[in-house]
Amino acid sequence: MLREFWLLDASYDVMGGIPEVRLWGIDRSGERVVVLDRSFRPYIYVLPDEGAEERAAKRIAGIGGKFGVIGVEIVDKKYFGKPVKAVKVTLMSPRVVPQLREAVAKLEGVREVLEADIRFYMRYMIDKGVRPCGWHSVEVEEVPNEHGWRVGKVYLAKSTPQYLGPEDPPDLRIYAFDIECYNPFGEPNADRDPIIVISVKRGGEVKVFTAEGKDDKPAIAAFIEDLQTYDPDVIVGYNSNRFDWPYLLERAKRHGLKLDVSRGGGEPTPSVYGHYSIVGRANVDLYDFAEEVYEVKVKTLDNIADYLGVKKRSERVVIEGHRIHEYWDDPSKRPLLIRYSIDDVESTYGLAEKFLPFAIQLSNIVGLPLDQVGAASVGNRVDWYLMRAAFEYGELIPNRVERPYEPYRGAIVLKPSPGVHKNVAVLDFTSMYPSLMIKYNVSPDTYVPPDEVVDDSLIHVAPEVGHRFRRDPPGFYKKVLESLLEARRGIRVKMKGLNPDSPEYRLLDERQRALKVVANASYGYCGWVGARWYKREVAEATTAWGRKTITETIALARKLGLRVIYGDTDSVFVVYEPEKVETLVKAINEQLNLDIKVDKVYVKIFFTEAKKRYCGLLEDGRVDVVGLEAVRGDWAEIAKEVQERVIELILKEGDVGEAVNYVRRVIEDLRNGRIPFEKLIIWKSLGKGLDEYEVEAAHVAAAKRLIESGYRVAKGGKIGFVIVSGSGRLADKAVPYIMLKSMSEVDLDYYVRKQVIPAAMRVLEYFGVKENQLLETGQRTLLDFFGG
DNA sequence: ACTAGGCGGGG
DNA sequence: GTGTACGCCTAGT
Repeated sequence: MLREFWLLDASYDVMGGIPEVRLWGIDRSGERVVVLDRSFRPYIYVLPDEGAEERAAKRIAGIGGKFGVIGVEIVDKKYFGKPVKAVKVTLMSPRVVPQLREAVAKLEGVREVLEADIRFYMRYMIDKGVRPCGWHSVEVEEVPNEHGWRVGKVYLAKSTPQYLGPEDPPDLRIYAFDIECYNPFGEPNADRDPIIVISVKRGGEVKVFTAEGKDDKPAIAAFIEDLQTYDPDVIVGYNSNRFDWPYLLERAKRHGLKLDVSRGGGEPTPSVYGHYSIVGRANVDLYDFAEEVYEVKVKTLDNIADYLGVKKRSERVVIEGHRIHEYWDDPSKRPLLIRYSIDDVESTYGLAEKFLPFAIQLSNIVGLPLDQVGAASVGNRVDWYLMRAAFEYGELIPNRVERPYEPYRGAIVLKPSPGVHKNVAVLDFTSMYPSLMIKYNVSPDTYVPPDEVVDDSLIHVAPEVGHRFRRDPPGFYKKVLESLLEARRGIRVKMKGLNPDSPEYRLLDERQRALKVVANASYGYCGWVGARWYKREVAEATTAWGRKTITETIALARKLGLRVIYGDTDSVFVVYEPEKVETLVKAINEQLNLDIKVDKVYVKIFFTEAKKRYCGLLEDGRVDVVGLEAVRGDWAEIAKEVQERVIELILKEGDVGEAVNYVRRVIEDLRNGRIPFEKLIIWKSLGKGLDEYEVEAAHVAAAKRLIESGYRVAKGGKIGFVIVSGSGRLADKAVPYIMLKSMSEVDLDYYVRKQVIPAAMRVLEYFGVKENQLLETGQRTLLDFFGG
């Protein structure tokens, strides 16, 4: 019989010597199913010395018996665009591939072993054109559910699943969870500290499981049972891969409980990209997607939920992490802790509604299962996208190789003309790097090495760096990027005919975003030494063409009589004269065959002498701040707030005197202890391990103090500290904010002189304000200000 | 007075 | 573990 299913997760096992791919999904009637495919066998490619294919094949066949090899054939493939003969070696068991790979690599006449590092179910999906988060139809036969898997039907595939598309996804059962742990010693430790609250939300319902005193066994058992009963398709948490799952697993183990929450029977297992795999379901850590919300500096759950409008911070219980145990020990405070946990799980559920539609499209496009695509880095996502493309083009997939880092030149940034400018248009190239890669056919497989003689008419030569690329045939990157941009264009056309409130529209919008994300990541990817399709010359040539493009654009703008104020990478800021700008846009289109458009118009824009730092007032009254302290995460909130207000007063009101008065008032408030201490916290990330630092910076010293007090501090973590009074280096005065005993310890003078004043002066100095004017007390009138 | 280390945000 | 360019702070000499 023919069945249609939507693919949620893939796994495999070897049953009686036969590999079995398991496709976990949902059928058209909403039943949860698994489709088993026993027809596929693993294989690798061997690239022999040229002309030695037959001999290599014989040698491989000779040792094949030991590895369960069932096929050795010579096939025609391409490797970096060049036709090659490769030996395809097929075997029975995916588990033997690593050994086979090693043995074959040692054989005489073998240049390279390829595609031996692709996980079996990924290999299957690529070869069969099967895509996660999409519908497939397949001829099946129902078989008994021998293993007691948590599905309605077990099917054995009788044909290759046919991919149908991503439209009309099924209603997914989503299960959000969050745990709170007892933490009297700072960071909770699973060997010692119990879980005190587990909150879950599924459908519209919230449930809370609590420990009995310090005994968390009943809560964990109840959680396991609840999860099994609800039988979710997607399990979401916030930082669950790095905290909740390992903690739960450890606690369950101590109690002799099995955290048996998968559909295939088994616990969550640590898997690729640092995620936990839960067979048959998608375990999605929403923190992975929150990381890409650049507007939020400190990515706590409450901050992200607040920013995205999921749950206002003001309308929820906020408890400082290190105080959680106090709320457990004090029975009168417990209800607050419960409420806090519920607010967290509701926020998590809300985030799932925001992020999952995008995650689903990204998974479908990139080809990584839903639970991996978020955890995978940008580079890995592009890698998998390209591996699918390579398969379609008959290209062999290059191995990952460790290479030394090779720096190369990047983009051009113009020196801005400082001060206030009125009516400034920002012209932006659309997808400049992908467009240039397409235009000049920049790709590892079109690259012509310096020693090769080729007629000039057949190549593009990159400016400055001189790298050469063949004009024809289209290279790997060109083909991939063209199809990405084309798919995106097609979707945007489709969207025009749809109601923006319809689910179809939302799906397409998320899909075009995902396509854009992959296309825009490809330049960075090609210059990443870890990329399978890495080629320094490709990245270097692309930026060189970028520099030429922007330089020519500026020259053209000036020739047309436009005043150029600033430019960076792929954007040019000009004093807005609509007719001239229109002429420029057309000329760029015709002469360079690239798209440039007016991205925004600033009524007023202010530049300091520094590059990459400015602020501007948009036509709709919004203020853009770029690069300045107000938008940086490593300044105290009070400094950012002051600068933001100063910018507003200057750009919107044009009132320098009021800006000065405002700063004075803040300084006075600060000195009188009227500024809440949260606004004095400075956040900085730990870029490396604590022992790797050459100099003792303030945040490093603060992190060491945290460790001494029993907190765990990891590489990449954010350290929040305040500066306290005392002598010596700043580092000697940096105290983690959670260890501050009293507000009276704070060095208010530091905040005045090193935070508020510099942030304000960054802007005000261009208006003739002197630092000591900010330090004077009392309010002044505008007249006083300009008079004295 | 100077350089180097470190970090963040942005095109 | 996608890229480079840039500014600015502080430590350290």
